[in-house]
Amino acid sequence: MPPPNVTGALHIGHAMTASVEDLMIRYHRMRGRASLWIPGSDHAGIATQLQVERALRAEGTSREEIGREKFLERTWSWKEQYGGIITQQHRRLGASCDWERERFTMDEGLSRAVREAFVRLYEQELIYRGEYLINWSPGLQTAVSDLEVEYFEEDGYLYYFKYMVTDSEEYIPVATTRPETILGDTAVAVHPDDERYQHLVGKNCVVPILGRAIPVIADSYVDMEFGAGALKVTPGHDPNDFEIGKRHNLAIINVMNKDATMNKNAGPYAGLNRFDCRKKLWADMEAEDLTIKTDAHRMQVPRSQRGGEVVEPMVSTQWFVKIKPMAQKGLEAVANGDIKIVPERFTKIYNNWLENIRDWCISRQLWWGHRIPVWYCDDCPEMTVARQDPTECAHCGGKNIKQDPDVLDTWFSSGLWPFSTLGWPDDTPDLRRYYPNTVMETGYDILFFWVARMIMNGLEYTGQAPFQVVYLHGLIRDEHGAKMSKSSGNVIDPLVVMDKYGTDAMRFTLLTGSTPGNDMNLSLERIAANRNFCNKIWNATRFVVSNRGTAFETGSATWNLARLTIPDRWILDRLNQVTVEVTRLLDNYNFGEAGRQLYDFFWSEFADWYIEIAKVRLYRTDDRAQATVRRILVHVLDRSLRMLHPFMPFVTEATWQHLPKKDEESLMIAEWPRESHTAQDVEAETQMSVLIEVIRAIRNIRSEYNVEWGKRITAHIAAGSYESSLAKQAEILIALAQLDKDALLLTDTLLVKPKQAASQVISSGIEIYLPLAGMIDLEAERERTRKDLAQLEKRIAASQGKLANAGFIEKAPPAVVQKERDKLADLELQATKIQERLKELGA
RNA sequence: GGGUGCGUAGCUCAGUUGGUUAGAGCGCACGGUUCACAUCCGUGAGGUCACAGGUUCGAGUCCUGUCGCGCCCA
Repeated sequence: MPPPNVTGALHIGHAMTASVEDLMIRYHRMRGRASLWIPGSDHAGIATQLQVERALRAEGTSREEIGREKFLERTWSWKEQYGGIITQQHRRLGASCDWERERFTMDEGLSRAVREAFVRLYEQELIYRGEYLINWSPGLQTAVSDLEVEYFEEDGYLYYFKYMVTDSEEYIPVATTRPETILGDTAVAVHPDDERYQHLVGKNCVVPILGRAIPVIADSYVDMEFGAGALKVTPGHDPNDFEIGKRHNLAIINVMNKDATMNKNAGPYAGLNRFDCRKKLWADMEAEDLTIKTDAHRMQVPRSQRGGEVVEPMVSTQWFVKIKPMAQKGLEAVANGDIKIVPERFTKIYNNWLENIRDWCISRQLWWGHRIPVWYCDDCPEMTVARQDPTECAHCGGKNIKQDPDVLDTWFSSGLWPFSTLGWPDDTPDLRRYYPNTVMETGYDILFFWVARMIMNGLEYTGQAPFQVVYLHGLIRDEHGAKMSKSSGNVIDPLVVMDKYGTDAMRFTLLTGSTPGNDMNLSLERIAANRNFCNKIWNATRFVVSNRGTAFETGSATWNLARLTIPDRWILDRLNQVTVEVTRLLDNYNFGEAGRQLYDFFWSEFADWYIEIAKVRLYRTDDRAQATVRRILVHVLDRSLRMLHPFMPFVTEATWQHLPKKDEESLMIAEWPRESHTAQDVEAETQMSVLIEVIRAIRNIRSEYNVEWGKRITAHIAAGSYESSLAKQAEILIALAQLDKDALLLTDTLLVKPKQAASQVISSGIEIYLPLAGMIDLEAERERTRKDLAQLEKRIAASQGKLANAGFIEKAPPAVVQKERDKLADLELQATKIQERLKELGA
C-alpha cells in the first residue's frame, strides 16, 4: 500500500487506491495464493513540519525558539495523535491488509534501511555533496527536488533593455522576464550564426547600474527569434544559464539571500525583496536610458508544490544522488520485461523521464525526517559517513564532529518501501518469502516520485526488480472533469460518501467507473445507483434465503441434467460464461469491466429473469422441481457473491453468511468460483432468448395499448418450429406476460388469425396475436405493422448487400458468412409474415 | 516545442484481438400497491460513434491529418 502522509486525512484518492488494491488482494486470496498487503504511512517531511509549526505559531512560539530536540518530540507526539486517523479510515474502507505489519517510514527498522541505503550509495560514490543550482523554496526555507516544482502559465512582462558594449555607443538589445537577475549576470550570449552580433563576441558589456564588465559569448542555445535575439546569462539564478555558464566557465553570482531578498551582491538593492528590486532597478535603468520597452508576455512560473510561492533557482550546497547509472538499470528492467507497466502506454512516459533524468537533490533543510548520516570534522576537512553514529572523525580521530543538520527527502525513505517493510537490510524470512513483490499499485501521478525510485532502489540495493507489475489507476475528478480542490468546493469526501451511500457503493463506483489509467469523473448519482445495486443484492438474497427450504446442500456436485429446465440450464450456462470472463478480466487487470459484467449478470439476468421464472416453480407444489430450483438459486447466488466480494466486501459477506455452507467460515477466504468445463449450452441460450423475446413482445403491446398489468389477456402464438419448446415454458410465459391461462393458444401455425388483435412478428417468424377486445384501433395497428416492416426491409437490404458482395463471400471467415445468411433468412421469414398480416389488416 | 490521453444518447461512462439492429447508469415519457426489493418493476423515446481522408469484403475499433479539451515533460 502506498504509504499515505501520516498527518493526512483520507481523501477520495486514497479510497481509490485502497479499493483497487483490496480488490486484488481479496481476489488472489480467494484463489488461494499467498497474499500479503502491507499498510503504513510516511512521515511526509515538509507537510508534517508545516503543520506542527503552525500549531507552534498558534501558541506564540516557533520551532527555532523551542529548538530541534523539543521540536522533534513535539512532532512525534503529533504523529501519535493524528497518525492513527488515516489507518482507522482505511479500516472503514474494508482494506484487508496485514495490520500487524503496519509500518512507518521513521520506524526504527525503516530508518536503519535509510541509513544503510545512504551509506551504500556514498561508498559507491553514487551520492555526493555539491554546490549546484537547486530549487529553493523561500517560504519553506528548504531546497526541493525538480519533481516538487510545478510550472504555471502566468501573465508577466518581457523587459527589453540595452546591454551597452564597453567603451562604445553600441549596445546589444536583450529581453528578460526577470530584470532583478540582471544584477547577477555574468555574460551576454548571442547565437554563433547571428550576423548582427558576431563582431561583438569576445568584447565586454557593462551590467546596468552595477557597472561590472561581462563578456559577450556565442552559444547556440540562444534563440535568435525570441525576444531581442540575445540572452543575458545568469548562472546563479536560471537553470539554462547555469548550463551555459558551465560550458563557458562563467562566474556564478548569487544575488539573493535565502529568504529571497537581495544580498550584498545586488549593490544598492541589497535588502529589497525580489519583486521590489525588480521595480526599482527598472526605474533606475529607465532614468539612465537603458530600457527599450516592456511587452506583455505569458510565461512559465515555477511554484512550490507545497507552499505555492514562486520557487527561486539558487546556488546552494546540497546532497545529490547520481541517478544516471541507477536510471539505466531501471530502464533495462522494464525493457527486458522484468517489470511490466499496466496500462502499457505509461512505459513510454516512464522511459522518457528516466532517459532525461537529472541528479536527485535529496537534502532538505528541515528537522522532521531522517537526518543525513554525515559528520563534519572541525579538526580536518574530511567527513565521516557511518551506519552507526560515530563519536570521532574516521579520518583524524578528532572528537569535534558535527552531524549535517539537514534531513533526507521523504521519498528517499518511501523509495525503499518494498523491501524496507520486509526487514531489509536484514535477511529476514519475510524478505525471502515475499520479495520481490508481485504488484505495485498506485495512481499514475506518482509514477516518477515513487514508482520509478522504488524500481531504481530495488535494483540497486537488492539486485532485483522490487515487483513484477506496476498497475496505475487514474485520478478522480469531479463530475465535470475538474480537479477536486478545497478552494473550488467540489471535493467529494469519502467519509461523507460512506455515511450516505455505504462503503460498498463507493468502492464499486470507484472500481467500475473507469478504465485502467484513465481519469474518472465521479458523481454522486453514480454512487447512488450502485447503492441501489447493493440493495438489489441484499433483497435477492432475502428472496433466495426465504425460499431455500432445508433439504439440500450447496456444493460442487454435478447437476442432474435431465432434471433441469431450460431456464435452469440457461442461468448455469450464463454463470459459467461470466465466471470465465470475470476471471479472465481480473487476471488482465480489467477490473472495471469485470465489475460491470457482474452487475449486468446479477441484475439483468439473474434477478430480472431467473428469479422471476423461479417463482413460477416455487409457488406450485411439485417438491422435486422446487428442490432443484432452490438449489440453483443458492448456487448462482453463492457464486455471484463470491465474485462480487472483492468489489463490495461488506454486503457480500453479510448476505453470504445466510447461505448454507460447508466448512468455509468467511467469504473473505472462500474459494473463488471455478469454471465448469462443460460445453456451452447453445440450446438453452436459444430457447431462452426466444422465450424472453416473446414475453417482451407481449409486454410491449400491452404497454402500447395501456392494458392494465393486472388484467390477464388472451394470446395466440404461431411459433413454427418453436411450438413444442415454447409449450414447455407455457407456465412461465403465462406468468411473466400476464396471460389468461385458459385462453392461450400455442400452435405451429394459426389457421385462423384473429382480426381484431394487436400483433407482432419476432425472430424465427414467430407470430404473436393479442386479441384485445374493443381496444384495437385497426389504423394504428396498420401503422405499427408498417413501421415494423419498413425497419425490417432496411435490414434485409443491408444484409442482401453484404451477401451480394463477392469480396465478403470470398474473404470473410465462413462462420461469419453463414451467420449473415442465417440472419437474412430469418429476416425474410419475418418480412413475409408481416406482409401477410398487413394484407389481413386490409392495407 | 516533445509526448500522451480523451472527444460515443441530455449528463457520466462502457464497448476485450475489426464481424448481428453500438450498450449501461442517471435523466426524460408512459404505465405499475403481483407475498425479495418504490434504493423497485414493466415499456418507450433518444446516437452521422468530433471532422476529413485511407487500409479492408467489412471500421466506433487500425493508419494519416485537422479541430477541440485535458495531462505529463521541457
